[in-house]
Amino acid sequence: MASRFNPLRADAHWQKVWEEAGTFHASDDSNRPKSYVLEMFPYPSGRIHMGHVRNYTMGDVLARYRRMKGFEVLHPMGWDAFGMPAENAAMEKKVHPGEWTWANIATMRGQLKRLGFALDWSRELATCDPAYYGHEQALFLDLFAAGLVYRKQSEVNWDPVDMTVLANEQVIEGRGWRSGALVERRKLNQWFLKITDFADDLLQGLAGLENWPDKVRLMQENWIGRSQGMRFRFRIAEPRPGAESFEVFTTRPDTIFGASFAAISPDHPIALSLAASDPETATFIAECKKGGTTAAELETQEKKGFDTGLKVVHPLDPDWQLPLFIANFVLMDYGTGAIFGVPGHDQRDFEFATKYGLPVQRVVAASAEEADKPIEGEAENGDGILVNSRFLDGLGVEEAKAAIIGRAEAEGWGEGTIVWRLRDWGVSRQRYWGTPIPIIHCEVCGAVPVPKDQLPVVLPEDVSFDVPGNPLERHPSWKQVPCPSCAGNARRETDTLDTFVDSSWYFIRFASQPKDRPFDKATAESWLPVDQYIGGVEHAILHLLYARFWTRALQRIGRLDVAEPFAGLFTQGMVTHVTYQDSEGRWLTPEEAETHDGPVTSGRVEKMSKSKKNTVDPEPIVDQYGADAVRWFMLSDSPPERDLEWSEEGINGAWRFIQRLWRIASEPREGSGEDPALKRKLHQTITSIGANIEALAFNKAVANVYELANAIEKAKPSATRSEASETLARLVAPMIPHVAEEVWATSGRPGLIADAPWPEADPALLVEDEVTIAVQVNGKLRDTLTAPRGAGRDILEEMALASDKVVRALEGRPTRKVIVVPDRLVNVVG
RNA sequence: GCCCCUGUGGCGGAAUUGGUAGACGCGCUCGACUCAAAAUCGAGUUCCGCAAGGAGUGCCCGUUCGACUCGGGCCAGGGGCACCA
Repeated sequence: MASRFNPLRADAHWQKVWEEAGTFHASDDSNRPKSYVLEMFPYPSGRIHMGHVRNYTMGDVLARYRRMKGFEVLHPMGWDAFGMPAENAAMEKKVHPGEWTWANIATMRGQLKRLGFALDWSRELATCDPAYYGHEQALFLDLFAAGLVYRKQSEVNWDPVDMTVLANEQVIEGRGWRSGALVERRKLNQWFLKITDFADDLLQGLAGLENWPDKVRLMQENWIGRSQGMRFRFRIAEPRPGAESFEVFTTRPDTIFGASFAAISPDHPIALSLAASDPETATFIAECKKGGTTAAELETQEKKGFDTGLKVVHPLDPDWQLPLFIANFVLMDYGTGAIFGVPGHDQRDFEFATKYGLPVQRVVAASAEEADKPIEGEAENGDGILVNSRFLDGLGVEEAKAAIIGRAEAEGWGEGTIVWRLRDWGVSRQRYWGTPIPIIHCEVCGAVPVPKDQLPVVLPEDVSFDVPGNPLERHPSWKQVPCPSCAGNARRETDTLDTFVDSSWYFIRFASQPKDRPFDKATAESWLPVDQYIGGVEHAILHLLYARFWTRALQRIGRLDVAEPFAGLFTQGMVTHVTYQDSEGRWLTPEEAETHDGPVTSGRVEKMSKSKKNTVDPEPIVDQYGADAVRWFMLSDSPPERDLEWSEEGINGAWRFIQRLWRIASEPREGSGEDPALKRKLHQTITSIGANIEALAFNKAVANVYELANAIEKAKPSATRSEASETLARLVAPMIPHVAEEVWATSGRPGLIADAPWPEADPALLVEDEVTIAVQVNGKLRDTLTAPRGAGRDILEEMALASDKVVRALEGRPTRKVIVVPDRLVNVVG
């Protein structure tokens, strides 16, 4: 028997054995209970990084554990393969995005396989494969037919040099991140998915997602942003064509008597109508358009208003008129694109009123006596009672809201309503490397869906990236097609779908992948929802919200009877590493830091990133230490939801443990007889490791393993000790499967440990028969004593009072009270 | 500005319902083995103190026989949202 575990040999050997035996193939028609474990699929950027390793190791432990517990486990892997980096590579390296992507997939697949993950590779998919995106096009058309897809003008960040739309994240200080050109706001025709139709469902559904982190549920709740309020109509005092009346939305209808102005968005139809005949108005609106749409820019932008000269009539007093402004801070796509301003009780309105000399009227006060107290410095948005508000005077804020809504509805000039922050999902991208939108624009028939029998609409291969802009747009022939409906002149849609569409249903395709349709309803439903989904918190809103929407949309059109795609969600922390900088602030790699002449400062521990030069490539680490050591390190110490700091000591420690485990588990089985203490420890550990894996508390499971290993090493040879060593191998098998298989095989056990059942714990052995009782005096620990489990209160009290240390601590005071918690402690109060 | 989370040794972190704070790992110290090193094994390691003992879970206050855990108020760090009417 080898004295050292050789991971290089063992890893390759067992990986081959699992693959040849099809150990991790998930069977659709198994009669075992099903469990679907999924980690967020990677973008094939080039190489696997430590974040992937941590993510996939966690999922793998759970998948292997569930198999051992008797589940039929679906644990698939694929590639989120469309996206911009491929196009950037095409421009920089003159390779086709497809070629670049498929090469990366091959590399990364090989790297993942070397880590020994229990994946069903027969279900592997890549979103850039027409065999995948063709089905996505079919689903898109189903949603289109159901009225859940539409096209409208929308404002975007436009890079005039690269001639493309930029995401907000790609606009840096008002300039395109690649071209450096000043970004313009431009209106383009874009395709949208009606996610807002599901706003209420998506919000309500969060309540049922008990196995999601509260944090993520809260983030989604805020993102969906439900606001309850009132909508009502303002009449313009001297109307003119195109400017007669408009609706406003407010969450504070109670403050309606504090209004001192009304304002509309520069994009509001009335603003546009006024601009058509008034150059000054037009100039103001044009000014508002300057600059990007990023959060940072909006923040620094000055609040500006333009007095239209028009007046609106207060709905509750025909003689009361308010000035109408066009204001740059009123958004067209929230609420109704128009507001009324209450400077006394809204900070932004307060600033606006101060700037333009508008009245500030108090309508809410702490008490009726404070009705005339001026509002100074800032708006008061707290609770109170209504003042200076005619028939609302004396009411509380909530009562007043109800009263005013009731009156508006009775009189027909307004109504209670709910407004959402969530906007429809714009999915058009002016890019090549994405799923073509399967629509044909006909001069006569308009937007016509590509007939299903003509799917997939495949990306042309012969494209060039020498010129900026969308290669599909300037391809000589690809877009020229006859209209499917009238056979007249038509052209293909040249926009492609947002890559988040690709990831909105891949988990369904994993569960069922027929050739002729996106998925089989019954088969997909037999696996879904995903029992445990694991990934980074950076997807807390976008991907997870889109996938929830897509699933509900499919449910609405009758394709899949699942409302929530992910029953359990876990968001894991990042892998971090120390950073190094030289005296001029340049980032250094750890190797450079060691050999650098001159001062080197060791910086903060940060997320591994190329720019900070603190990445650690997993592959050489696996070469040196083996897959199990890397996996063990990924699971040890840090709670999985927190960041894990990569360190040389850490991986060394993991390596040492793998070797130590090998020695313990593979040593000759000798000795006979029972070791009751060890037996009890073994059975307790079986339970706690199982519970901790189930709860994804891997760091605690690892600690349990160490405790048992320590106990085995300290124990004298016995039959129990031999049994414990053997069981230990099964307990670590989900975490470090290669060394576990090796132990299993060398100890002559038949079959694979991966197929072995999880050990059963004997409930009788889970409790101690002797317990240590803490003895306190006035809540301070003074002594401990050992008593049989279940000893009576009187006995424990008597034992405690007999303790020398207790007597001393009492210093002669009489005992006033004795609290006894059976099997736990005695507290003497004196 | 609004919302949320976190704060425990030199470090990562444990601690059912309030019931022996510091499990487990890393690091460090001493010792064994060795010509030596690595590896391995043994002992120790919250702080102050020779000890007896005392203090101690970011800070202050409270509830309780008893608080890392519950309540109130601060401080620090991190995250999300943000002209949202």
